[in-house]
Amino acid sequence: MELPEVEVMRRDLEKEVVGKKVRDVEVRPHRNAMRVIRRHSRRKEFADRLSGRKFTKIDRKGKYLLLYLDGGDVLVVHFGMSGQLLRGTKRQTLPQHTHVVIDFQQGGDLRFIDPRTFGEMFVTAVDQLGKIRELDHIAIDPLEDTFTWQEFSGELARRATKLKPLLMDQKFVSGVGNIYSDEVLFAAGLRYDRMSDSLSSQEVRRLYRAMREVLQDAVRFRGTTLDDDAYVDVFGKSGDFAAELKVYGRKGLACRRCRTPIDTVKISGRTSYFCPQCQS
DNA sequence: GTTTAACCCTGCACGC
DNA sequence: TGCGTGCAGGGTTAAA
Repeated sequence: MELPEVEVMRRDLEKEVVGKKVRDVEVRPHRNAMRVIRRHSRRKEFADRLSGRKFTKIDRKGKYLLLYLDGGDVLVVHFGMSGQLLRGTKRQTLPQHTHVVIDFQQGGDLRFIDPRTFGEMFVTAVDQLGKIRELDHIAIDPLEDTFTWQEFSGELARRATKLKPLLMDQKFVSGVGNIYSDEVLFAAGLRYDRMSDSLSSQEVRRLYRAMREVLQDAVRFRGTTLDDDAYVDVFGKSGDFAAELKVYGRKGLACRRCRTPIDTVKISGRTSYFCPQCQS
């Protein structure tokens, strides 16, 4: 799950849980539930910090969700690759790999489901957030107004590294992962292995514009739901951006712009999809 | 400073 | 049918 999916989740939760009070919290008994709340040593400690609290605000920092509570704590959620937050009711049986259930006083609950347990949840005091290294080093959000192309240009030139891994580096820009980095590079007409300090100012502008447009469009389409890993929103609904993807997952298929077959390459441990004709 | 690989985990596709 | 193998992915970390 990358920026657009987390942002859709944030907007949904803003409507769905802000103002609601937590009645109680269940951390499920299996071992992987403890993996999900790995920063806490016991289930009860995690549950007690949420119980009786009311959600006041939902923020996003890169791919992290921050659910603020009255009383000065914040629930931090990271989805890894297979994490989900789903609204439910007592009557609905818990899906497999449900690790945490947050029950609301007003009725209904919120479940955290994560088969691969790369995701996590933890509660911390708001004034301790700065001490969480993973959060602290997160770079500027490409959808923020403060993300200007001039600044972006300077950052690109300061590094000397291949574009694909750089776009996915959360210390460079936040929220971009494997899917959207490929889509952004295609939209910008740039190859995955172009060096960041080799771009002309026209290319920098193309990359900047592509980043914003692709991410904004993906939010508008409510995220990417692929066949194999099924991202769904808080209500269990799929996103529609998969049909809009230009290169990701389209190996061997004709490029939508020039009909050349889409190719893949392994770079920094990730599969990258690209059009050999349109990107240079 | 950059780059690579390993690690965590489960589900799924594949070949035999 | 059933097993083993390899791959997928986000992010950190250690090593090259």
